[in-house]
Amino acid sequence: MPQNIIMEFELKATSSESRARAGILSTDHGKIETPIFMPVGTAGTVKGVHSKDLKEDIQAQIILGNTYHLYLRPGISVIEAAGGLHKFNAWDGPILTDSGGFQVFSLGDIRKLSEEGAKFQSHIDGSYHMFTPENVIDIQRSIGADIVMAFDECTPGDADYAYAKKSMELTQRWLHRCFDQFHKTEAKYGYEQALFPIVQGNTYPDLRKLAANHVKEFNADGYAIGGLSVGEAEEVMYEMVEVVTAELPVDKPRYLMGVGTPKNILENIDRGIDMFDCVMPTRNGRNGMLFTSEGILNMRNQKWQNDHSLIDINGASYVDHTYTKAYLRHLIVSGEMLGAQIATQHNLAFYIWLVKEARRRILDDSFAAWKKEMLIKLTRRL
RNA sequence: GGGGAGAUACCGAAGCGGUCAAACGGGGCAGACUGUAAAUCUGUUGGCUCAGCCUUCGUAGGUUCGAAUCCUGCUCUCCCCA
Repeated sequence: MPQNIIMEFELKATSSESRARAGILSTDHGKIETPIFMPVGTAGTVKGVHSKDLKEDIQAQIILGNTYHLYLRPGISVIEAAGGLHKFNAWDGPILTDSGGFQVFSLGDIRKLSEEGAKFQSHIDGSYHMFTPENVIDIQRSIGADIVMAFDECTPGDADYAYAKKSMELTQRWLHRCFDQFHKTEAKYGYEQALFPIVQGNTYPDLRKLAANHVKEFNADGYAIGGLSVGEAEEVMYEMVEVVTAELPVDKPRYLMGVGTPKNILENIDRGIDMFDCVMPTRNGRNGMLFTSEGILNMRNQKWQNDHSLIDINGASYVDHTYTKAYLRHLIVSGEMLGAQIATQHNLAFYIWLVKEARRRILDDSFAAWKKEMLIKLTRRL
């Protein structure tokens, strides 16, 4: 079943020493320069950040939303009445919505899986709901993200082979239903949407390879790798990414879901990944952890109490050059909401800077050396 | 002046003869966080030559095999009445 190309992906350069690539993905809400990091905005908000700062200061090119969360609250009728998520949350750049597959995993104890789909209880009020590949596509049509994700099952990192295989096959059958529904329906708000399949297979190379070859048949506009960074060893994640990117078409973007640390991002760019998302810069920022080009800081540590230097002299955000470490520590230790906002803004600006710099290095083919130098700094505890 | 209550670790506050280095909360310190049920969660918080020992429950004595816990003096705090 060939799919019409909805989103152009232009490959601009590939590293001479690895699979790292730089490209441009075009959506109706703008172009995305890859590799890219996508801030996570689960409930229709990148927590604590105004869309103006997201765009102008952080320079995010695309953000995420979540089907499960938006479906439960505010509810799809509200999003439709608003004219789609872009209108609702005042973000006019590209949006990608996750399908709720991850919630099937993370809310594991309040859901029940069947061939039909996933029956689950709302974490908000305990009410019962059913997600199927079909209604998840419908909901994502209503939310109106530029990129929508297939409904999958995300298995825990320690799943045994039999379960991993069974689960992968369920995800594959669901994928057919997702594309059927996707082709039966159309975008609601006058711009195109693309559907990305998700490669599962847990930590088993043969399953990953089968899954990668299976998703290729759909000739999608991009391909995602899911079910990683869910408890398996870091080296295993890299191995799985290598197995999968070796199989996926080179002329389409690859999205590694839910990853990761700054180190994970550089390592996976090196292995041919183009798109990333992760809650780490936002959540860890709210919890007082800062990622910088010189290393990792726990802002709650006493050592910053009287450090009146700027947050990050190399930082990409205005917050880095406006506030001091001592002040930010005070805000975070005091539980002041501005502390969480500043830390989040810093971390997101850093993540975006990191992938932008990686892109620049891929374009001039100095990525390998730069990555090696950066890895030493990025993992340092300050 | 008379009557009453109380003083516990950084703060608040339990404990009222042994199982108390002392519950619980706050604060402090540290750690975790990877397609967000997270502005959350966990650990730790007298000292040391650390599976043991030493010092500690206002202070000075006393009773007891044994006291934060019982008795006496002292110091201080709070409340009520004049």
